[in-house]
Amino acid sequence: MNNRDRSPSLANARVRSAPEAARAPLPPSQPSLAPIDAAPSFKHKAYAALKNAIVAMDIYRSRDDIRLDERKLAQDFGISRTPVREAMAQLESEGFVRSVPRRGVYVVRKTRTEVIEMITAWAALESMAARLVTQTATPEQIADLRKMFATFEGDQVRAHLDEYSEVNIEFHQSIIKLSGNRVLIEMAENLFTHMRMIRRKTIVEKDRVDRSIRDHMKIIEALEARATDRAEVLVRDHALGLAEHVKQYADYLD
Amino acid sequence: MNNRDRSPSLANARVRSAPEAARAPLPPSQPSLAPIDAAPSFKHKAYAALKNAIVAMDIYRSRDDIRLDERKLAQDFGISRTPVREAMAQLESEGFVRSVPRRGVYVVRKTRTEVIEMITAWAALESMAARLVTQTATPEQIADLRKMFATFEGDQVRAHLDEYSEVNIEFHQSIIKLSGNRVLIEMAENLFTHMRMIRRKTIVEKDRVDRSIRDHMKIIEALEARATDRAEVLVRDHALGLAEHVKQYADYLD
DNA sequence: ATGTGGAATATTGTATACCAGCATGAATAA
DNA sequence: TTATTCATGCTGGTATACAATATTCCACAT
Repeated sequence: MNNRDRSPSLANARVRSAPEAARAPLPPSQPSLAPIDAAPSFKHKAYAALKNAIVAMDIYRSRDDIRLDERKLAQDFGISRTPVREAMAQLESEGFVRSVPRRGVYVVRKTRTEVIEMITAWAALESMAARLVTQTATPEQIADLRKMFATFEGDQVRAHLDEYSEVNIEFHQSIIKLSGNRVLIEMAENLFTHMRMIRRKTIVEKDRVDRSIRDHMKIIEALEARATDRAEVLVRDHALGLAEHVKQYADYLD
Repeated sequence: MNNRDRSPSLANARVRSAPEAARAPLPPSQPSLAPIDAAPSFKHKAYAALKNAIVAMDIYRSRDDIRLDERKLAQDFGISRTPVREAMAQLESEGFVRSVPRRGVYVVRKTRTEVIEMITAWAALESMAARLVTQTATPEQIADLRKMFATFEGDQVRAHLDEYSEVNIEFHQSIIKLSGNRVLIEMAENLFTHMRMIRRKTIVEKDRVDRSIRDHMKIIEALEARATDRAEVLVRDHALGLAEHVKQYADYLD
């Protein structure tokens, strides 16, 4: 009683030449011959285009419902509804849009509670990532983290609060990437994308930025010292501090 | 220069009567008139059916590639390819299948490295969840955790190693659910589903089960004592211990 | 003025048809 | 026997047509 017997429609298990090409890394001998997939399907293109559009939209500026028209989008992209729908479905599973049957597809605005939950999840992922970084990252990789703040010394910060916000996110994303754990990386990617959308609405005060930079430096020092537990605590508390800040002052949400 | 100007096809922002019906709870005055959703679309049905089938398939028994035939499945379900494809796409984004262009859709087998990464991510999520539980859960909720092991005292364990494995997963899932953080819950759900698939192949030894139960009891005690940091450490180390075990002894993967 | 009915409209959900590309294997040549 | 060519078939990707249903708005009766 193997799989074939039980579910004849499902399991057509055969010993085939496995789809190596798609999974295997490059053969070391070949000089990077064909790393290209060369096949970004319409679905992927539509997905990327839509995601970029949504992220760039500053959706928290207004409270009006923002609807996405499948057919219009398909027309504008010059493709059919099918790949657009597939892209929409993926965006929905990632929490960016919400499809209401026979109503339309709407861009999702996160509530304050949801934002806090996302930040908390991010704290969980990044604090674990910090642990891993202290155990596996090279000194050079950790050193690169410092460079990110080289341009933000002293009063530079006040002049470029906006840019700092992006560097801030990149810093945290870098830590997670340095962990080398693909599951962590992928999970965090969605969270960070959402955070980038809210960032514009988050009032950045000079005090918080100063404190933020100090926190970051302490984190880097802990990573360099390979202090696993200390790095974890610092990263976690830094993120949870932001969550608390949102909880108290982010009235503009909801 | 607002959104409407820049991307006329994207943002048809209008002030509409928001889709209340789908979001709002029942009006307290009405006696639960129409709570029915009544519309599990074919897409959702196909998704559920496929996911159940995949989870129940014991895919790690053999090494043969398992291919899913869109057309055949559609025929067996009595529906068209479209909803089947949509279900497949979602399963792919969740890491259960992998679609290779012009080759077919294959069920994914996680490598040992990937399993370790998943367990590590799980450790991150659950240890944060444990912190939250110590801060927000009611005593009754924590007490329910104890009941899960009521049937597994003494030598009961040896006789029902298989069932214990499921209770084990449910215990950890319960902790995450008790956190009340929907983001954590959703992220962990996928991980647990994958773990359930691998569970069958994981050799459960008596010693490890005994130690596991002891760990669980310590975790429950920490939660009851509202010892935030201690609960976090216990949960994290418990999960990472499993990761280490897989790293050393799970040769059957890859 | 207001409430009601219903047709027109607009939307997603689903089915079907078509397409392009790769794998396969038979046919053929060496 | 072995290597090579090439036609065929099967695959997922895409386009399009159709179905079902919620919404909207206007005519019309009250």
